[in-house]
Order: sequence, then C-alpha cells, then structure tokens
Amino acid sequence: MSDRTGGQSGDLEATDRAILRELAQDGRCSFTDLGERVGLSVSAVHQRVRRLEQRGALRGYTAHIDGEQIGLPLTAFISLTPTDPAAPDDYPQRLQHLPEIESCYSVAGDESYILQVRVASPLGLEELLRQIREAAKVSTRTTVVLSTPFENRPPEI
Amino acid sequence: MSDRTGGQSGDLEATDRAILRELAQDGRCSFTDLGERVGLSVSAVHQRVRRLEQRGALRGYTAHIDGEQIGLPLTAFISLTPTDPAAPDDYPQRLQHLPEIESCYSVAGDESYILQVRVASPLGLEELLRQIREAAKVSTRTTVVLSTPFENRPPEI
DNA sequence: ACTGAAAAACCTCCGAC
DNA sequence: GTCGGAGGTTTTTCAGT
Repeated sequence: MSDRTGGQSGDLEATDRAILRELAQDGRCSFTDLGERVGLSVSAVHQRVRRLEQRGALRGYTAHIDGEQIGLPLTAFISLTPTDPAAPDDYPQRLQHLPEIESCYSVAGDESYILQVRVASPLGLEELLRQIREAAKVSTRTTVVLSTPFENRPPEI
Repeated sequence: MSDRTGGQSGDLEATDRAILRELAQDGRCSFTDLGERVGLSVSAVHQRVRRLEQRGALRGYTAHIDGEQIGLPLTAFISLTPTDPAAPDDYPQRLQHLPEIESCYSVAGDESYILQVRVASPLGLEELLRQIREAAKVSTRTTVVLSTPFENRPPEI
C-alpha cells in the first residue's frame, strides 16, 4: 500500500489519473501533448497509457456523432419489467442484437433494466418496442428525450 | 438534392457514414487506416473528417474510463420533478457545475429531466441528491445501476 | 519507472487532375 | 472531390540509467 490515505483512488496515483483526465476530454490527444500536460516524457506517457489499457482502466476510444446528422434524431430511455418473474435473467443477451440499443443497464428499483436507444422516428421507436417485447418477454415504459443540455461529460478524476 | 431516396440519411452519403462508423468504433484510428477501410486516399479522408467536424457531425473524441478503477463505482439515474411549476426552466444551468452529473436529458413524461451520475459511494450519492435538490428546487427519484451489460455501442450508421 | 535518441509511421499541406 | 508527394511531426522501440 502506498498513497491510500482514504481518498477516492481505486489504486491509481496522480499521474495516471491526470492521463485519464486528459484522454477523457480529448481522446485523440497526441502522446507528445499528453506528455507536456502531465509533465512526463513521451516514452513514459506511452508506457503508462499502454499499461492503463491493459489494466482495463482505459476501455476504449470513441468519436461522438450527432444523431440528427445520421438520421437518428430520436433518443429514448426504455425501462423493462419482466412479465414472467420465473424466467431466467438473460435479457441482455436477448437484446444485444438490436443495434438501436446503445446501452443496457441492470438496475435496482421497480424495473429490472434501463435501455438507452436511438431511432429515426416515432415509427422506428414503435417497431423497436415491438422487437424488444418479442425478444425479451417484458413490458416496457418509454421516456422520450426532448433535448440534451449536456452529455458524456468526463468524470472528475 | 442527390441520393435522398427516402432512406435514413440526414444529408450524408455512404463514404461519410463509413468514416463516422469507423471513428465511432475506434476514435484513435489513424487517417492512414481510415483511408484503407473506406477506400480513399489519406488526404481525401483527412479533408472529409475536417468537414465532418466543422459540420458538427463529429462532435468530439473521448476515452472511456472504468468507473471502478477511478474510485467512482456507483452509477445512477436521477429523475427530476420541479417542486414549483411556475419556476423558470433553467435546471441544466443550475446543475452543470456538479461534476458528478455526466449527462442531462430533458424528457417527456411524468418527470422533466433525467440525469446520469457517477459517485464514489452511497454516501456520495446522498450528498449529490442533497446538492441537486438545493441547486434546482426539484424532487428526485433515483434508480441505482447494479451492472452494465453494455454501454455506448456505436449507432448503426 | 523514466530518459533520450533513432527508425518507422503518420499528419498536413500543396499543386495537379 | 480526389490524388500523390514532400516536409515536419508523432509514434514506437530500445539501450542506458
């Protein structure tokens, strides 16, 4: 044990957290810039990033795309409640083939899962709900997103 | 007008969609690779990516970080209901200073907003709820995430 | 674990088509 | 809109500390 002073770290020290913070903000940041920002040589940063990737602390890099411009302007949250309480809980596997579902969360509370979905239109949403109910034998509750004041802000590391 | 055959495009043709698809999957993909994957020269891809960024179709690049390893293992959804229906709707501005809030969605339905948050512990969640109610004068309904079967999958472009 | 240097790969700009 | 090439920059590796 080293700097585990009761803080918030899950095993990472300051420099690694700084690297994650920068990459969470700018996923295409060069190693050269990264090195300057965290006060380390290019090779040292490179080595640390590779280690963070192998540890699973860095889970991947993605570009964020405007839903409107790709013809998927409608976002919604869909809450799932099993209709047969005795059925085995393999809902994620039953649903993962539907590309409209971006995220799937298992949750505590009245409902069992929350899905975040993106579709082209209300009709597309209706069709997706039909597919979800058919694939997973669940009842659904849908909340349509009207606008997104902010999204995917980097966590405070 | 060109290929607007009633498809799903919001003004983008095949090559641009292919570029977005690749970058959504691998945000650090090099222009060289990108060019090979979509069948274009490096310079052509470079030019198209710049144009997609300027258009706002590409909104940014981020690394995805494992919440557990940075000491924020607890994710939750918080639904907001205004306590004073006559108050002006400036909730996002009132809440954006709280870094625990990753996303804020304005929604149709019983509640007005859905927040996605990340905190260190149940105590951290309790404190965040207190701050949200204080900053925005809302009542809250919280759904705790138990596990995340999948998240942020690239949309089907 | 970090540094510095060298080779390979990459990015960016430019003129031409 | 696309291409190929030139020059500067970045990535990646490696020996040394």
